[in-house]
Amino acid sequence: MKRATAQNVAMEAGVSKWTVIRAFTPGASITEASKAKVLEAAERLNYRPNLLARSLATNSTHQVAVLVDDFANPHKLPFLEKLTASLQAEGLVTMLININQHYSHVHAILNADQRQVDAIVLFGTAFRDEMLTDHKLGRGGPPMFVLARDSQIEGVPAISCDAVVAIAEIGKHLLERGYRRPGFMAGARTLSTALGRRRNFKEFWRTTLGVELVEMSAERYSAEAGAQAARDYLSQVAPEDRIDVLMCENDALAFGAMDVARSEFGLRVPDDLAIVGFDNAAPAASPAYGLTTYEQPTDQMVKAAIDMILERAPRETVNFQGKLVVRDSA
Amino acid sequence: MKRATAQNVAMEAGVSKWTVIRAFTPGASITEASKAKVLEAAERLNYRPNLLARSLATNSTHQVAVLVDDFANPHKLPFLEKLTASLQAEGLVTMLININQHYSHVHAILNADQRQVDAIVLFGTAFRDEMLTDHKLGRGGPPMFVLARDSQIEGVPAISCDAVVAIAEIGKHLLERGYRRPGFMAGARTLSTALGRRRNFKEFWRTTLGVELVEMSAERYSAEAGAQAARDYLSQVAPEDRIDVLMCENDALAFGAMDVARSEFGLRVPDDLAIVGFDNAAPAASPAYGLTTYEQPTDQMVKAAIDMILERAPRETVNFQGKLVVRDSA
DNA sequence: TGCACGTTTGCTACCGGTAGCAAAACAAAT
DNA sequence: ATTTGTTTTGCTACCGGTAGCAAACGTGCA
Repeated sequence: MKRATAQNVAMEAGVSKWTVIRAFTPGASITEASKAKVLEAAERLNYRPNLLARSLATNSTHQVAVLVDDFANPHKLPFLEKLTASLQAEGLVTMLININQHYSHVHAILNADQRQVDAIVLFGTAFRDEMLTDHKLGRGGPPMFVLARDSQIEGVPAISCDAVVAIAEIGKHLLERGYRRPGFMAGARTLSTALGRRRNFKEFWRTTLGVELVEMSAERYSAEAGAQAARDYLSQVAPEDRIDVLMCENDALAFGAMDVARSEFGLRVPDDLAIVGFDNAAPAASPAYGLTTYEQPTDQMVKAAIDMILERAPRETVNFQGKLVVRDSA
Repeated sequence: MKRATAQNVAMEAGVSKWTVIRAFTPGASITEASKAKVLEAAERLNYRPNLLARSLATNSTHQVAVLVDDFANPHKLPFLEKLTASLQAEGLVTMLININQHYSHVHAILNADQRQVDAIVLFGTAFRDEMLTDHKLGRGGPPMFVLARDSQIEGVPAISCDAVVAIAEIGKHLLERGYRRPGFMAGARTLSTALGRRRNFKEFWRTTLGVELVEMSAERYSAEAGAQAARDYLSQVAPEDRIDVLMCENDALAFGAMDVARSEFGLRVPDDLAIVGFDNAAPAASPAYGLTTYEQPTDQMVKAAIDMILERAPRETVNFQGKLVVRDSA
């Protein structure tokens, strides 16, 4: 059975289809009598307006594409929850797009564009800047935003957590606690630079103590990759030459590193090796980890993103300040 | 600048708009010459076909709504990743809908329906069955499916992991390890019955040993709720009367319970209290937890769901068998 | 040269709404 | 009863495509 249209309801109620439409348009000019008549007929035929047709006519879909390529990060889930909830509160719907080897950014952006989304949010994804040249959506394309990392792309504002302030705060804390031989574990290279955490952390130690940062890299942003990177480092460096604190680019890496340090090398955290993460993902709070980490102001970031999407705020890069969460690991 | 339409390209190329459409329709009847001419003009005007208009005309959007209300479960993220990736591989796009206090199932289903989605997937959500009576989308509404829990709803098939087999396998393992005083921690009540884990676990102990299950309930499916429930139980029951193994309805609960048992009550896991989870979420594999748990066959489930959506498989409830993952906790 | 046939192109009608103008209906004022 | 003003209703045109028929075109063969 095909679904009923305004036209069907109109015949059933004995009015024109425009009167039917008006019955479903809040604030439209229609008498109570006709409205009741129409609504009753609509009820009988089980009519629901077709939003696709409306979108075509009004040139606005109330859909926002959210591109994610980083599902290994446990922090994504609560962030996504907030983002979708807030979008929905504004009457917007989320088109979740999974970026991976089989589905590139270019592909995703093109598809989202053709579906006429109102905006595209690049959510902490590892896209590279040449994408800009590829995505010549110039003419009438949807506005794009980068969430939770910075953006080098002209015309694509970023909504992120201020890395300079964050790293300064973390560094100050570590300095006070007496750590002197810092290490840094980065995740995937492309994203890494966009987060700016390593750069700032390196700079911090150089300017304060004149100390050179020990750097290591994980393959991806996952606990397994973090574990492997930590294993590589710890097995190659003599105990007396080891760093005394390891800052990980995000919590997922930190969990893996901590697991390896404790269970494979018998190190006590923080006494033998202190560890710091970033994101304050759920397990960080667990006594099993007690990870000292940095919490991004997700509420503010989500709100800012939505304000930009709805043009309630100027579409320009903004940075928010998060807060250090001190636990046992450092 | 408004975006170019087929009409614009037609004028630019000196043909009719239908020829333009044909140039963009694989396998359409068009000469190489016209096609080249059209594609060139399209390139110049930066034309991309409007999928909204196409969807309206063809009556199919290639969009699938996925309703999630359980963002606290870390297992959701990798599952969502697979689901979205597989949908995309079939040319389908995911509309992610967050069900919460401010956005009900009824609301979500109605909205998805009006957006003419091709299918609605209730993904492990805690909806109640009276929803059925509310959602009289009978006439032309999209097909609905329940993923990762069972369905009592007439006409809404479920794709899930066989709870009977799973619980039997877990029970057998626990029996062999010598546990005799079992406990079970359930999460939110509505969802709980739909998973069937508690019922089957209870039944298992009753029939094998004639033992009554000790039951406890968490408020939600989160580590915090699991921690609280465990705290309540452990502080109320004398050590000698305690259960010797706790099966938690999912891993999130198990993490919380394990944290509390170890850090607040000084219990050794599994010696003083064994713990079993369900889902094999990422942290379960970490040495920090080493949680014995049960892994759902997510690949098969996702594939089955998609086959049903695309009508490549009959739309009827199916159950798949998962596998027990034995680690240190039990 | 004429005819039949297959391919290419253009056309009308349609998908289910929205926008905004014009006609019709109603109410109040003279 | 007539005029004026306001509300309600119906209308045409349009959003940007698709479906499928009909005309135009080209080609092979008698």
